[in-house]
Amino acid sequence: MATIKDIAKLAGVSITTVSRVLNNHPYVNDEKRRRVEEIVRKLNYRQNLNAVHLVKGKTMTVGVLLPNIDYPYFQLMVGGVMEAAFRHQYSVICCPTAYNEEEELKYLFMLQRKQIDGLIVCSHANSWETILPFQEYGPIVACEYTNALPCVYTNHYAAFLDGMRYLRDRGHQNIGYCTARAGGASSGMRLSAYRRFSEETGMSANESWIFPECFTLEDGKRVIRHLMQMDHRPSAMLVNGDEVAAGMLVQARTDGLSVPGDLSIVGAGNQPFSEALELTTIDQNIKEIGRQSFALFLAGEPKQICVRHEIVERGTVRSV
Amino acid sequence: MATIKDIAKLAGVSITTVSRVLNNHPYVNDEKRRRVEEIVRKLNYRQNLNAVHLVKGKTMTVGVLLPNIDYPYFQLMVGGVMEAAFRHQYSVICCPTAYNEEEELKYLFMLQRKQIDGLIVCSHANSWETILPFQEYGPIVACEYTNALPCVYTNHYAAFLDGMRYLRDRGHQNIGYCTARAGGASSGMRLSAYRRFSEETGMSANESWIFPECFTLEDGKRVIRHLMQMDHRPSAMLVNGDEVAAGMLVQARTDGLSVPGDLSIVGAGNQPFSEALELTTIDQNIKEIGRQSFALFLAGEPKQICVRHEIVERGTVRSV
DNA sequence: CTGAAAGCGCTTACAG
DNA sequence: CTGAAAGCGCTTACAG
Repeated sequence: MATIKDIAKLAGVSITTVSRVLNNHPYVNDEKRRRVEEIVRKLNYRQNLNAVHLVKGKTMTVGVLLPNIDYPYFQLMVGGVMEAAFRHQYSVICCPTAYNEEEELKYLFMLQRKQIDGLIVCSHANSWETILPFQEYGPIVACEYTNALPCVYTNHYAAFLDGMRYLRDRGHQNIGYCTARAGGASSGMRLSAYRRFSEETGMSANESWIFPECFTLEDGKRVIRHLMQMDHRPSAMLVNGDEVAAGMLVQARTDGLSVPGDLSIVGAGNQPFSEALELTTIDQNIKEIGRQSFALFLAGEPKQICVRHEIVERGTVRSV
Repeated sequence: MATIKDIAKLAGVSITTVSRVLNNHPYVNDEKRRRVEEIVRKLNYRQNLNAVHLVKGKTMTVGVLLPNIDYPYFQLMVGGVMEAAFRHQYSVICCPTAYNEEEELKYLFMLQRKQIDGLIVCSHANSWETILPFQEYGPIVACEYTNALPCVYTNHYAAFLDGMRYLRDRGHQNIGYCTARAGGASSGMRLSAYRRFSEETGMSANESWIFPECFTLEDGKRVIRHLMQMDHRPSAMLVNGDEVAAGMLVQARTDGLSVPGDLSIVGAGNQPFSEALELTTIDQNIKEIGRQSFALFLAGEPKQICVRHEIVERGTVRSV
């Protein structure tokens, strides 16, 4: 493959001059510029980006750290990052970890090793403590709340409380919920919101109505199956993701449990398909979180941005 | 940041030796190896990948060319590519084109410029003619049928015919269909399959029942609205994507059109949410296409692999 | 087992 | 406006 040297030789100029015309620098004699451009075209020459990256010390690439691209939550988020990155001529490299700490570390090393200029953390397996030091090598922005890092987040606590209030305003006194990783940040917030709300309103909190480890449609089915075996069931569930809620809908149909007749459901995420399911859900503007987190990476500002949420009313909640 | 030189100096060896221990090459004196390893640890040193990539001429990264990550079809496909790439220590970089030819060319240039080792083409805006020459710079594999390139594909023609047969076996004589880009490869196949099937079976083909440019939920709604205004409607529709079918379901509900009572619908893609929708659909194993296309990239073999499809029966088709 | 040296393909002060 | 030269940080024959 042709290199800058070949071009220089053929055009009868120095490689410096070739580099100048390649990078649209000023101070190049028109005649020489034309000659270089012609050779470049004729040889169909293009710079080796690895050389450019090496000498410039950056790659115009960001990594997006996530457990898995199969979850709709992360699909929306990555979509937002990609949209924003694209607008700014950045490439995005997906970094699936399966929540494996070692795999995740490899991606942090990619930052240190200058394969990526920065990292957008949609979700993480390692503690912030082990992640933070890598900021030395490039901006890291989180897509969940933390005061240690620039972040764009949805307020899980407030959203959960809003959901509880929404259900209670419609007469529900027995409310359960689903959540994702038992140890995750959002699960903790949901639990404290749940307790606080119960205390304040005198609503009966029942921690056997809490279902952790909910990620997929299958998990939603499991929740319903479990619910069916209970003597005392909640009349409404706050669900951490629309895909989980979708699974609940499926199994409820199978088991003859009417939604919202016997059970009201509020999902989260407002996925595109949720409209078709007539699912009432809390829209957290996930894609916007992705967009703004890229903007934060680009700006390099140490901001914490809370993205608003809102309840989208459809057909899976009834007043009792 | 520490470089290999720093390590060499501190360890009192040559950079060659450092490189050897870094890359686990044999023939290094144990004592020196230990010394180097210790310095590396102490300085928290890690290689600059851009230098490694430059000298090795490869990056262990593949690009995935697609219009947009927001379409569930491509989400599944990318998920498959990522899963396979991950297993082989490859990174994947997403290349959204919005079907813009120039943007797409930029990604082809990325291959030429050695930022990626190969390219997996989920869908493309430029003609194969303009894409093919870039094979010179690295393997390109297509996720649709073409004899000019290694490819992993779903047989749209056969799948469409199967769908038609499925509907006809259930008594449908008036069948319409949705398709994506009017000029796209799959649209062409569907049209010829449609015509052939009509001829062979004597079924009344009606080309006003063909709806091109269907990509999203909204497009599905549009189709139903259009259908509602027709005097003579099809009794069944073959739809190119489950998200479009989902939109049809929504609008049908709004317009009081019963599915499958008044209209039978067969989707495509078997998206996770389709189960919740009770949508009958043609499962094309899209994720598997992604997986296998990465395998083909890796193997560098000029194969054409057809991935099988199957009809998943659920609740949106009735016999008439 | 080890190291000096060339080379990967660029960019960018610096001096003219 | 232009070019020789140093440098980015590695790997890898080659000679010992």
